[in-house]
Amino acid sequence: MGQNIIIDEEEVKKWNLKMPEEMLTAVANRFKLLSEPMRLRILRTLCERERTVQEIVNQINASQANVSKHLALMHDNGIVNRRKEGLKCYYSIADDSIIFACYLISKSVV
Amino acid sequence: MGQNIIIDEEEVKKWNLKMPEEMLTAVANRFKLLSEPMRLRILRTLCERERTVQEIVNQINASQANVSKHLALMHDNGIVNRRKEGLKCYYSIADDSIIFACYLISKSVV
DNA sequence: GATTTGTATGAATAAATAACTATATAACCA
DNA sequence: TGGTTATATAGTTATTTATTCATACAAATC
Repeated sequence: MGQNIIIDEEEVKKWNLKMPEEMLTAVANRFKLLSEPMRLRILRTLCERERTVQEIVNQINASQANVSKHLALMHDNGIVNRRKEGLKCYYSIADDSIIFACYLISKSVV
Repeated sequence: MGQNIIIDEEEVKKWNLKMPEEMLTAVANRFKLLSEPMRLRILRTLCERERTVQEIVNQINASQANVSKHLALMHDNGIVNRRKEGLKCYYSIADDSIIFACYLISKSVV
């Protein structure tokens, strides 16, 4: 089921050159969301499957309040989906391009 | 000359799941560098060709001191190259994966 | 040496925000 | 209604950092 993405270097540079100011700030904001280790830890656990807040709290070393705030922020920005089921709240990754970006960057920082 | 990159979604998710803590914080730091509009503006001008500090200052709306500081930070983190030629100092993009990441994210925030 | 030009840096300020504590809401159950 | 569980939010603090102003450094020219 794996979706493939193909990127051509020259086309990418041309695209970036023409990027309007509005989109540039939107990209910066998206990068800012990804610049917190705690949020990356949360996203890492969500790569496997959707999870409740408590499941995430148990996996990473953080308080419930902190995880909840990070999830709220990411949900407001369309990075994660929210699904309520009784008392529990399930979160999942909404935007796969973010995972691709993490992959690209991780390969380059090694 | 355009280098191609191919990404498979499932492989990427598995990779991210296994990302060790050390790499995760390195990725977060890289994203933080990309989270400032001013730095993205600088990188955008460098997509065309290498430029001197003054050329960049003229292109974007920023002070010389500010541009110089952003360039120093990016150079310290291996994002841009530096080449001195007399009085002038030429900067260029050192890590193309950053440009790919900008491209991916820009496509998703539209 | 003195001056000019291009770039870097130090100090100060202001703004953003991650994390914590405590509390609130909301859904379920007895 | 009262109690319990899961999640969200308000207020506070501490840290980080982008920007500005002023100045320092470095290389070229006179």
